[in-house]
Amino acid sequence: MGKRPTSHDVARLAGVSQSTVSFVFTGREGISAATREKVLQAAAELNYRPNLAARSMRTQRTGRLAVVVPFSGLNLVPLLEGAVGTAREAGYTVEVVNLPLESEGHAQEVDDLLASYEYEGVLSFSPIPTPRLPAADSAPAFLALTEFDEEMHATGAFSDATPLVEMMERLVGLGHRRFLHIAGPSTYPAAVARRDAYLSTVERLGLESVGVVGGNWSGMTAKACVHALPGDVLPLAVIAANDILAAGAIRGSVERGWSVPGDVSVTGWDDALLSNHFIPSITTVFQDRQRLGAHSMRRLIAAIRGDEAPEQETDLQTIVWRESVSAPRAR
Amino acid sequence: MGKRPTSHDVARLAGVSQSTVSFVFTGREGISAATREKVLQAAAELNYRPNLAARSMRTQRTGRLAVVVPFSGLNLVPLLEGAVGTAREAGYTVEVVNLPLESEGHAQEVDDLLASYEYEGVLSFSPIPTPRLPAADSAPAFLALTEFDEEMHATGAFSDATPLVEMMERLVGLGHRRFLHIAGPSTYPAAVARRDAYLSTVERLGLESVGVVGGNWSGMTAKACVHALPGDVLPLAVIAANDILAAGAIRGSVERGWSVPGDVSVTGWDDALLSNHFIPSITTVFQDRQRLGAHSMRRLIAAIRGDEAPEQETDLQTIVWRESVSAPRAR
DNA sequence: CGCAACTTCTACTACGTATTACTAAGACGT
DNA sequence: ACGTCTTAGTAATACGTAGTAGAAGTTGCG
Repeated sequence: MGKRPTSHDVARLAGVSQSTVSFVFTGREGISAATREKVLQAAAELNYRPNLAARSMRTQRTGRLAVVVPFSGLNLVPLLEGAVGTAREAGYTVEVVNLPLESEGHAQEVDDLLASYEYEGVLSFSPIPTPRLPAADSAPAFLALTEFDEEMHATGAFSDATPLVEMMERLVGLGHRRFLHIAGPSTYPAAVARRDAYLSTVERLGLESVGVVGGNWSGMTAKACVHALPGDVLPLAVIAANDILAAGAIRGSVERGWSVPGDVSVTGWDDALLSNHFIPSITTVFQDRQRLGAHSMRRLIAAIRGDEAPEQETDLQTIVWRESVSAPRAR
Repeated sequence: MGKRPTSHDVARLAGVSQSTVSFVFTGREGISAATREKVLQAAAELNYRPNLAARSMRTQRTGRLAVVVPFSGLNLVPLLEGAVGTAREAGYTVEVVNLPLESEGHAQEVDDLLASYEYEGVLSFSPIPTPRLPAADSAPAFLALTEFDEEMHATGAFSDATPLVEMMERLVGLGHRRFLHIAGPSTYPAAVARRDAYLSTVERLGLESVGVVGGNWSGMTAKACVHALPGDVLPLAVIAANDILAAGAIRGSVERGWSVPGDVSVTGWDDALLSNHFIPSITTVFQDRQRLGAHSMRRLIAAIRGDEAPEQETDLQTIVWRESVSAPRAR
C-alpha cells in the first residue's frame, strides 16, 4: 500500500515512541547510539522522510526563499546558479518568481511576496525601490541586488561603473579624444550608472562627447545610431553599455565603411557568449555573476539568521581587452 | 504584537466560526453573500493569508513543483520563464534545483527529489534517463524534456533535428557538395540528434563529408577544427551544432583568409544574442524556448491532474536565413 | 398546522511534527 | 539505606487548516 510513512510508523517498527524518532531526526542529545541505530534502520526500511509541511507548521519556519527575477534580455543563469547553490548549501530551497521590469506595481508584488509569510527571505534581482515591510515582527528578510538611493542613482555591485572609467582612460592614453556613449534603458540602475560615469569622465578629462544615444538594449538601435552620425566624426571611441549594443555599433561602422578598430574603437559590457569570436572580438567587462549571486544569497541568509553581513566581494568585474580597441589610425 | 493572523482571528473579528472563514477562502457553496463579505473584510483588515503549511498538511498537497536544470552554457532563461509562468497560472510555485550535467548520480538525485514527497511534479531540463519512481501510489509526476530511448537516440522537441536537414537541402540546392559537421558533446541528446541527422542526410543525398569534428560547445575548439582542415577543401559548407561553434568556425575561416560565405558557408543553431550582428550574420535555427518551457509545464501539470496530455506544439524551431550562407563562389 | 426539504452556518476532528514536562532507572556520595 | 543527580526515554500537546456531520433556521407543500 502506497501510504507515505510517518514518524509514528517508524516508531512502531523500531519499538520506540514517536518523540524518540523526532529526536533522532533533529539530532538532539540524550539518545543512546543503539536506539539511534534502530530508528535510522527502521526509517531506511520504510523509506521515511520527515513531512516538511508538518515540520514547518510546528517550527513556524518554512526553509524557503524566493528569488525575484526580471526574465529579460540579460543572462540571469549564472546569477541564479550562484544564488541557488549557496541557498541549498545553507539548507534552503529557492523559488523563482518572475517579475518583468515592465510590469506595473513591482513594489506591490514584492510586498505580497513578503506578506505571504511563505518565505523566510526574498532576494530581488529586479531593480525596485525597497518595499515597505509587513507589520509583523516575523517579517522576512529582503534584499535587492540593485537599489535606488533617493536621487535615483544606482548602488550595488552590479552597478559599479568604475571599469568604464578605466577603459576610457586607457582609450585616452591611446590617443582618443572623441567619444560616443550608447546607453541602455534608464530603468536599469546599471545603465544609469554607466551613463553617469561616462558623462563625468568626459567632463573630468575635458573630452569631446558626440552624444549619449540609445536607450534600450537593442543592437538594431545601436546600429541605427551609428548610421545617424555625421560623416566627419572619425576617429571615434564608442562606449556601449552592453555587448549587444557594441555589436550593433560595430556592424553599423563596418556598413559605413569604417574600420574597427582603425577608425572606430568600441567597448561593450557583459562578455556575451559570442563576443570573443566576433570580428573584431569585442573589448568588454566580464562580470562574475555566479560569484555575485552566491554573495547576495549569503548576505540574505546572514540577514535572516541575524549574523553579521559577509564582507563585500571585490573584483567582481574585470575588463577584457580585445581587438575592438586600438589607437586611432593616423588619417 | 506582530503575530501572524489565523483563520480563527478572522472568524472572531467577523463574528463567525472558523469553518465559515475556511469555506469562504476555499470558495465553497452555501455561504450567503453578506457573510462572505463580512469575512473578506475582516481578513483584509487583519491582512490575513492562509497558512500554506497548514493547508498543505490538511490537503496532502504541496502545490509545489521542481524544475531540474543543468546550469551550463545553454541559455535557460526563456525555458524557465515559460515554465514558471505557466506553473504560476495553474497555482503552483516552482523551485529550481541545480543538477549539473557533469555530476555523478543524476538519477539518484532526481530519485531523491521524487521520493521527498515535497513536490507534486518534477520537470527536468537535464538530459537524464527516466528514473525509477518511488513505490508509493502518490508518486509525483515526472517529466524529462529530453529523454533517451533504448538506443540512446534523442526524442523530444528540443532534439528535433529536421531543420538541419532542411538547411542542408537548401545548401545543396545552392550548389554545395562538400560538408563538415562541428558537433556538440554527445551527452546532449540534441547534439546527438543533429549529428545523426547530418550523417543520414550526407548518406541519403550522396554528399561528400569532410568529417564530424568537435565534441564540446567551445568556439575555440571549433576554430581549431577549421584551422586543422586541409587547404583544398573549398568550397565548403559547415554545419555547426551551435551558434558558438558557428562563430568559432567563421573566425577560423576568416583567419585562414577564407571568405564567409564566399568560400565557406556556415550554419549554427540557437539564434544566440549576437548572431544577427555578427559579420557575417549567422544563419541559425531559432528555438522558441519560452513556448517550449510553457508547453512542458502544461504537460507536467496535466499529468499531475490526470488530464489528457496537451497537443504537441509545432513550429517550435524555425530557420533564420542570414548572410553566412550563400552559393559557393565560382573558383 | 405539520412534515419535509433546503439553506446556512457551527462544532469537532485529523493531518505529522517538534518540543515541553514528566517518569523510570541507574549511578553516586554519604 | 537513603536522597540526589544524571541519563534515556515517553506522554501529551499545539501548530492552522479543510472538511464531515450535524444543528438551527427558513421555505415549500399538502
